[in-house]
Amino acid sequence: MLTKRREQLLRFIVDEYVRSAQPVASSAVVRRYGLPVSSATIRNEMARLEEDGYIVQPHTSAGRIPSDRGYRYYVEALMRPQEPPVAVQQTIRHQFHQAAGETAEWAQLAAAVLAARLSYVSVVTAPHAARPRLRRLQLVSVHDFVALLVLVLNETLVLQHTLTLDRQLSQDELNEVAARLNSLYAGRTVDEIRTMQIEHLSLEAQTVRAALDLMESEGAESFGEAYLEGLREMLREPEFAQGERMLTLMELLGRPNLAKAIPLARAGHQEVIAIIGSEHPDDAMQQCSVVISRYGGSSSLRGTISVVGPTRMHYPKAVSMVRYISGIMEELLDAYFG
Amino acid sequence: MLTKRREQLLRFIVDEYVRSAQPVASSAVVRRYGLPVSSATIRNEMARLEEDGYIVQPHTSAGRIPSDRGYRYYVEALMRPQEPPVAVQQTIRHQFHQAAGETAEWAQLAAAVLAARLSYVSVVTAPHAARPRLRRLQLVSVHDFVALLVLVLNETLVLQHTLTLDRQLSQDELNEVAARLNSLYAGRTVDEIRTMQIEHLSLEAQTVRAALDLMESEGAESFGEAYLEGLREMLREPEFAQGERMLTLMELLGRPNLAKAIPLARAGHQEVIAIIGSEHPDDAMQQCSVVISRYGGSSSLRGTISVVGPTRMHYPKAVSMVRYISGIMEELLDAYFG
DNA sequence: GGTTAGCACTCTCACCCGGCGAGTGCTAAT
DNA sequence: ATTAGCACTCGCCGGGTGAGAGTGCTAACC
Repeated sequence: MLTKRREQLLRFIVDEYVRSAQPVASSAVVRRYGLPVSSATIRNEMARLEEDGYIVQPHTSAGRIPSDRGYRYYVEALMRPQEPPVAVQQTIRHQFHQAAGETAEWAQLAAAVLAARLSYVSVVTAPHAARPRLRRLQLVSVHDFVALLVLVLNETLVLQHTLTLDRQLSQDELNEVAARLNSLYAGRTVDEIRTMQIEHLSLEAQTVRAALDLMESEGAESFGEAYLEGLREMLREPEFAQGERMLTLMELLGRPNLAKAIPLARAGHQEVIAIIGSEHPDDAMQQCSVVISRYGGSSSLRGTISVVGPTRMHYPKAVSMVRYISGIMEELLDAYFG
Repeated sequence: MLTKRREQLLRFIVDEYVRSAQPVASSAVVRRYGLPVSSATIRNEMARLEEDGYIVQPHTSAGRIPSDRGYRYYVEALMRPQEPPVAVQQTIRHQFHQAAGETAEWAQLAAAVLAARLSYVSVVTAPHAARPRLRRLQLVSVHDFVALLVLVLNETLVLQHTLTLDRQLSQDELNEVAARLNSLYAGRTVDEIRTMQIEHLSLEAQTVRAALDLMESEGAESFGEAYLEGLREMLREPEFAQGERMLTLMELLGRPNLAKAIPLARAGHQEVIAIIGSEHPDDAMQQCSVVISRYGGSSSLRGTISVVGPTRMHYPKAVSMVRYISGIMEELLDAYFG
């Protein structure tokens, strides 16, 4: 447990370092925050904080910077996540009001808003149903032996797949097939359809097989489409100025690695958590922090909202923005699918 | 017009510089290509090539590097675009064979293959119809007052939009509306639908309006979804090692700027063109070259295949790969929609 | 006239050096 | 417990230097 004064000092150091990206000197703290003590006293306190592992010196004769442990303490006990100002809230709500409709658009917008407000990378995964349910399917004739299968799943996820047919079929014939399959399967999940064991003609069988494959591969994904924004802004931060860091980061945020970089599973519902630097399992993320939250607990749709930045991140802003946007997504889901 | 020997020398310089990314010294040429002349002779020839603007010196006492004009001459007259080796062709065909079906998948695959074979950025725009035609529409009930409109256009483009309804409607009622609209409008273009002037009930009118908007905004796009691959690989090239260059490049390849960076319009059908460094209208692209081709002349679908790299690009490989992949896309389009 | 050996010249790069400034840790006095 | 004072450490910056690479030029040669 830290003394009151040491806590305050730690807060100053974090705030100051986040602001300036420079190691914080004892004298700077005194000057900037108008403390009624001398720099020597601060130095003593700093030495203690360093002993306990909350701050570190990049080298002798430099100021201090927070360690990951220091950030953790700050996030846990020191910072006060300020709600976004009312004006900002209004602007954001307005933006979301415009884009009524597509869940993908919501996610994209959320990512854009987040990236614009903080200048870190925002990653928003679109609402996604873990066990998708078939709403309706349709077959559309494309060409002699080619038809397009369109699947509408819960809630508004649309998938498509091209089928190569054995024989030529008119649109009317395709409609009949689709109608029959809809009457059988609409409203059901993969598992239900699979256990129904119905005899089908060749085209029907082919369609069902394709539909099941699509639904299955969709359900197997642990999250929906990820929208990523603000990479350019973040790469301007001094800690990423060297090309090498940029590359590893870009590597990491690509689709195949995304799940590793951002522990989506750890995101609690309506609760914002932070993973700081060395707390990441993945080595490449040691220099980064992630602030993440899940939205959509009530409906069957889930998604995540997260921000990836340097450990030297403005946690109060990040946490409060993620929380706020997460709340908006929640509301939208309720309004449309609740 | 260059003498035979000077042409050969220019070719050596380009080849060597592309390989090594280092200015090419007179002695290096002699050594590496076993010429029967001394380095002094080469120096004389180099001086002439420089006078004529085909090569430049980064500074006195460095070797020569090709100027944009030099590259242009090389591309036009010197290089021999080698077909990809048969083994590579087979591998690639095999990969495309797997992914039969979605045009978007083709494009994505094309981008991936291109990026893997060359290590530059590949940009492939998906097949896209300039004047889209409605194939079929569908209305799916989502929730009390929410329905999903799904549009299938030529050839397999699927669009969706969420409608907020005035009153609650069953799926059956929605089906009826969709059936009626399909019988009226299926197979027609935006313009045709617009001139038909049919009286509609409120839901029908709303649906038609939304459908027209969707089709229109799709047709207004000058190209389809762009798939981009290989940014990471390219950023390893020495010319992009500094963070600044990376950033401008990333900026440029983002969706809003893409059309500016890559002159899609200039791409000829079944013909591969290169735009080299200073030939770009946009300043930010002065350091880059683009190799580009259009595919899909015969069907109503069009798309482009391109590679963006440093001016120090391996043009023979780039041109031949772009040409080859472009041909494959052409074949696929013919096979499915011809 | 084209080619070549020889050589002086230029320019970059990597390295070292020393001074400066920032900031600390320690000590002794309060 | 606090603080003034001071010696010490370390990164950064500018200049200087030497090695190396490669050229352009000149004069000789075929």
